Amino acid sequence: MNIGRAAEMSGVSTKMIRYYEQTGLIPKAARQDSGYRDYDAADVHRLRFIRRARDLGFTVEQIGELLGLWSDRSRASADVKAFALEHVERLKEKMAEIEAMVRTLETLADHCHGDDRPECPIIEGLAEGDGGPSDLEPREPWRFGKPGKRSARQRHPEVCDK
Amino acid sequence: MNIGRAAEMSGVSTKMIRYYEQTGLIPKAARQDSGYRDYDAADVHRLRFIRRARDLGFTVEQIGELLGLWSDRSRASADVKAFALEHVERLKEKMAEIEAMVRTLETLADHCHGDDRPECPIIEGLAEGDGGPSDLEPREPWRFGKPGKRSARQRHPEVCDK
DNA sequence: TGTGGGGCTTCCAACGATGGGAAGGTCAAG
DNA sequence: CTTGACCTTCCCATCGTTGGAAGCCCCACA
Repeated sequence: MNIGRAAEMSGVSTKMIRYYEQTGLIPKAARQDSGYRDYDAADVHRLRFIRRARDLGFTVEQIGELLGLWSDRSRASADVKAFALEHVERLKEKMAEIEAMVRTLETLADHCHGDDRPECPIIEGLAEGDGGPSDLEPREPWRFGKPGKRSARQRHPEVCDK
Repeated sequence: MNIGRAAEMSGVSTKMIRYYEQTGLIPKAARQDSGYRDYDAADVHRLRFIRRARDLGFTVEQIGELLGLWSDRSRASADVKAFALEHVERLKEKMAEIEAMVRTLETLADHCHGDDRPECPIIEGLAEGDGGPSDLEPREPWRFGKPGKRSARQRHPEVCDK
């Protein structure tokens, strides 16, 4: 089976299939005489696994671990469960961050008349903030999984000018 | 004021300040005789504005628009409000996507004994899916704003092997 | 048998926001 | 004058994904 067909059947683009192969997430595909990559049902099965894991927000690295868990017939289901629930925690943290943004924005928007006049508490909120130390919650650029690397955000020590 | 001080006072890293200048989000900073960038209180004010907007999940591009709205004294507060609420909608969409992931994962985890035995509904769920056409919701790689560009995800037409 | 078009190959670049680091200039305190 | 902290520019890496270019392969149709 050509890569295009495998892509069609797995829901993973040809680009990504080659990328996954290149990065070692999946083994190097067999080759036809033509040099074309050759896939069988098991390969497609694995690709579908990968796509579903991606759809659940796992990083490629995590998917590598999941594939390992998948093929390890002796591993305990507890290991998988722990892995999954750890990821759920990450997802919930992200949700909470976004929710905080939404809450702040909606609060600001509630105070905004939204008419023809120029004065706007939303812009003012951005311009003035509340001056507090944490101001608005620190925000990480949102990698899906990847918990570590909580970069020490530079904190403005106190509000002084000049 | 040197860039380091401006970074400290605004909560924006020196790296990002230079980046924002380079990409045109902020005007080119004045220079001291030494060639060092020179910032005043107004610059820091703008940087704090930017940081708060980032903290609320706006992309740099959107922040550019927000800066425009900020400095446009004739614009209606309704414009700002619409802009903000549009962003809130995007955020809520993202939240819903993540929530769907969480729900799926927790459902799978609920069915997993989590003991020493190897059989695990979580892995099986990834391996088999439900076979349905939408399977698990299509997932976009999560850019913060940037609504457009909903890439036509390749759909696996039906599940056939070989 | 020739040709066209589509699929395949590899390689390179871009996105967005951020951090890391090298190589070298500047400044202030000791 | 030296030292160390700061600044400058430049390039590279991240992560997942898409896009494109240049060139080969294969099949169908005339």
